[in-house]
Amino acid sequence: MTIHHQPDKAAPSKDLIDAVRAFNRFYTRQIGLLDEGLLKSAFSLTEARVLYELAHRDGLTATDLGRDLGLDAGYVSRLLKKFERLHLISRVTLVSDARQSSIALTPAGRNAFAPLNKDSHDQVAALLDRLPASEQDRLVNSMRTVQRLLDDSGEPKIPYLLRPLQVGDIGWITRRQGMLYAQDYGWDETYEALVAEILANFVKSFDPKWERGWIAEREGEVVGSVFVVRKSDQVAKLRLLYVEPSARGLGIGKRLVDECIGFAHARGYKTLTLWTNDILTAARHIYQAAGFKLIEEEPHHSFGKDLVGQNWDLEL
Amino acid sequence: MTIHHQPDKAAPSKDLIDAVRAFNRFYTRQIGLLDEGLLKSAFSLTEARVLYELAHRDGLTATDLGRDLGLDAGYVSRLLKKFERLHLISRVTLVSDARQSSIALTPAGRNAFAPLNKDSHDQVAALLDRLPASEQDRLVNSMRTVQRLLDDSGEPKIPYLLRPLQVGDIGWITRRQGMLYAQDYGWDETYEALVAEILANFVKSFDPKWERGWIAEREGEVVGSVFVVRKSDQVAKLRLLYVEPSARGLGIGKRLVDECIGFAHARGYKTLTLWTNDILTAARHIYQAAGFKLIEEEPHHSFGKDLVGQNWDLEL
DNA sequence: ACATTTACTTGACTAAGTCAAATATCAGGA
DNA sequence: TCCTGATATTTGACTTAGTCAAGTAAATGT
Repeated sequence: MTIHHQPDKAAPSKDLIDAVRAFNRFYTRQIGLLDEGLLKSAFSLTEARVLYELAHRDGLTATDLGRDLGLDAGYVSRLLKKFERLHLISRVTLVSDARQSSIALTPAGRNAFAPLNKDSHDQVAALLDRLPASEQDRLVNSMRTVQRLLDDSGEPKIPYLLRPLQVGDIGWITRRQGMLYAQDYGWDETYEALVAEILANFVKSFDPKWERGWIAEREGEVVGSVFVVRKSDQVAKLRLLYVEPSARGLGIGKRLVDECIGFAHARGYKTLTLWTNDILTAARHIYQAAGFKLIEEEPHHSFGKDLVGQNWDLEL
Repeated sequence: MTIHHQPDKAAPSKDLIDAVRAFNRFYTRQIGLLDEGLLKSAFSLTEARVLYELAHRDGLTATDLGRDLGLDAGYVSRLLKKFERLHLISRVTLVSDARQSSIALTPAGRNAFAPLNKDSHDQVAALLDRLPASEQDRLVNSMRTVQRLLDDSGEPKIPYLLRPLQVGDIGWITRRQGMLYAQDYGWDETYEALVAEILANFVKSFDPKWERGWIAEREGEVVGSVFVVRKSDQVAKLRLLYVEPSARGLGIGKRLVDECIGFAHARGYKTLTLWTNDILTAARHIYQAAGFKLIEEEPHHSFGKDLVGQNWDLEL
């Protein structure tokens, strides 16, 4: 199996752009509705946002607030002056820079913020409560996805992690491999069926001493996988290596293959073998770099295409 | 296989609420950033929103605009007066109600809106362009999910539709069934493997004349499925009936079974048989209602549980 | 040391939005 | 038919929220 090229970068389609714009309009209204509830308080919406930031983060400066909330510096200055007059905040000039000061809510400030916070919390709770639990999860997952994709504040701390198989994985891997190869190479549904069959057999006859699977996960999502199965006492087979297009370039493919080799070695196998197709060049590079040698090639007709299958072996 | 009860409704957890609130704060800022770009124009943000609505929907009244955009009636009135003064809109008093009028953009109005629209379009295009194509899709899918879940403006026009199998389905069905039965009944990963195996065989030995699968789709998402496979000239077997918890109560389960029966009948089978487990009560009700008779029961140990398997037959 | 930049403040201003009262019309019932 | 209460829109009077530019003081780079 294989690793693909970086996906092509065409101009985003009009459909996608329109969908994003529709969402923006929708959410503008949604936020407006939620904010209405907060308008009964003594604070304006922006004041409430500032209080929220102050309540949840320490050591903020006026500049931080303006930048993070997208506010004019003069406006922030006045807001803070008002809060100070009401004894809701205290400012301590920074030793590192006498122009700035670290702003913190006073106990009175926390008291003033508490009802705002509760209102907002209750309002969101009411919103969620209209949905069944399973849909609440879907909503929050989708929100997290949107936020993560749009928020380019750096890469995740942990680029990815490897874990063993769990329920749901084999279906997911089947689906993603089926779709990827259909999209990139035009393979038909028999490839997806083959993946399903391989994984079904893997689970059915799983022997933890001799076999293993690795799932690469990134931000809670499966982004790659690989399996080692026993062919004989001497020979292990690497199967179903794949990495999501969105997670390529992180070295996940190489890492997965290395894990397989390490495992096969530790278990005393003499040979690690694998079958792939010649068109899957990115995967081939990984195999070659890991020391696999091409043993034989043979044309075959599978998955609706004429292909050239390859067997590669690594002597351990 | 089976259909489950409506999911329980507990108070939303604090984690979920906090995640939604975090998203709201994030998106408030996000919208603020996008809107900044539009502020260079001669129109305010709200004016631009009004123009957008007018450009995309016909026959709006002032009240419609105020309601849909969450604006004060007096403010809308003034905005419209300004637009009228600039000859951007025309108003035609409704024959049905002389107080209201239908508002439409004039050609000049469309001209004025065009650059705004283009700026907004380009800005979103630029936003999307930072992401690889696969992530653009994920972003938009997630946005659509959020929008659909929060927008309670009635049920979808088409509650669901049935379609044949396509690439990606068998993995998805495998995953969802595996996860549902693990969650609801504690079945282990061997059940997911069984689903994968059944579906792999279905595809591998698929005979369109004698066999068929149906996927129930709702708003672009798979919410159920069922398969009929050939056991002999005389006997067809119904397999893997399932309906997503979020789509229950729409009669999808019954509809899927009816399709199976109709197909089996049309193909000249004499018997439609199926295997299920006694704990799957919702499914049993559907089978009974469709005329299936319980033929035999036997205890078995599978999927990490002690279960009672049942064979049901329907004479056609 | 000097020029430039950054953090914040302040005065002067305007756009954006709110609120309440007024007017015209409609819908339904006595 | 007229009356009552509601709805759609308008208008005047007002407040709030936010902008812009100029200024001060401290920090940073050269």
